[in-house]
Amino acid sequence: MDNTNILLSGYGIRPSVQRIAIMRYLLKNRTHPTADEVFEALREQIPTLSKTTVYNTLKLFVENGAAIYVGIDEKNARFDGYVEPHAHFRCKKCGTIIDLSMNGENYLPKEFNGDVEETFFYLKGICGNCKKNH
Amino acid sequence: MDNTNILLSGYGIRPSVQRIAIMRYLLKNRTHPTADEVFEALREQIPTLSKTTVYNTLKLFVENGAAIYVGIDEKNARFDGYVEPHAHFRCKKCGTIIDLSMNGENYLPKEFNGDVEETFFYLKGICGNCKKNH
DNA sequence: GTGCTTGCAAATCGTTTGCAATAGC
DNA sequence: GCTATTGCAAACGATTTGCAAGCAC
Repeated sequence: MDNTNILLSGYGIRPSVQRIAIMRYLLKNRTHPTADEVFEALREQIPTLSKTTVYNTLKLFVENGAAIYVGIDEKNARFDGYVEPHAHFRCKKCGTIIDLSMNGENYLPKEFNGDVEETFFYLKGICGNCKKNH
Repeated sequence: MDNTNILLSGYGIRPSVQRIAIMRYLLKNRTHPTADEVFEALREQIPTLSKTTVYNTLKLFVENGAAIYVGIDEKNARFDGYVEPHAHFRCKKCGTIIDLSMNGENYLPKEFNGDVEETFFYLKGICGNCKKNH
């Protein structure tokens, strides 16, 4: 009924109870959670879970391309299980982080002669919802 | 011979010995330094300078638009005295951060109905120099 | 002399590390 | 059994905060 273990294996990551639960959480909750948020959400379902494991696992996911590191929040690292290239918008009022289907790689200046391996596109402002309910 | 004090005043920042020295450093050294790097560079010229002042001042600059916060380095906050909209590329090999004349605001999807106030465009990879001397 | 600025020391807090206990083949 | 994984406690390190002393107009 759930193929998260297969997904992890596909990224070269050995599935474990903890790893599956964390990846499942990322995939079901597209809220770009912090490590702490993941930990708090899963500790009920896995009482022995430690924050260290959450940190290590999220790092492992990012290193293997199974998750994306979202550096839009200066205070905490955030994570995204949706790994297709896209941009992030963070509302300065409500803090919500929204995915934007946008990719900046195409807009590199011609004179740039390096190799781009990763692109991070962050935008900040006021989201449509906060504008409406201001 | 130097109008840094006028520049700061223009941003609504009262000039002081420390503030002028820090802004001058940012403008002369386009290396996107960390607060610590600024501190180390200036402590000789201002022996009483404290790291707290450097942190507070850089924060003040960013809040008033006199400098840009560069979040491309997950370990440290970096700062840029060049405030025109532009992107940053960080070489994974040598760590150098390069300015790129690029602005992502034009590439927003039409269905996005929020107000974008700030744009951060970060790229990582291998710079032309490291490619050449690999 | 009043208010802003500085700087020291201590606190904060997200994240990492060392290492022993545990689980999975 | 051997290796990888987990989790506790401690360490770490960048940044912030409290507050007293100093400076400027």
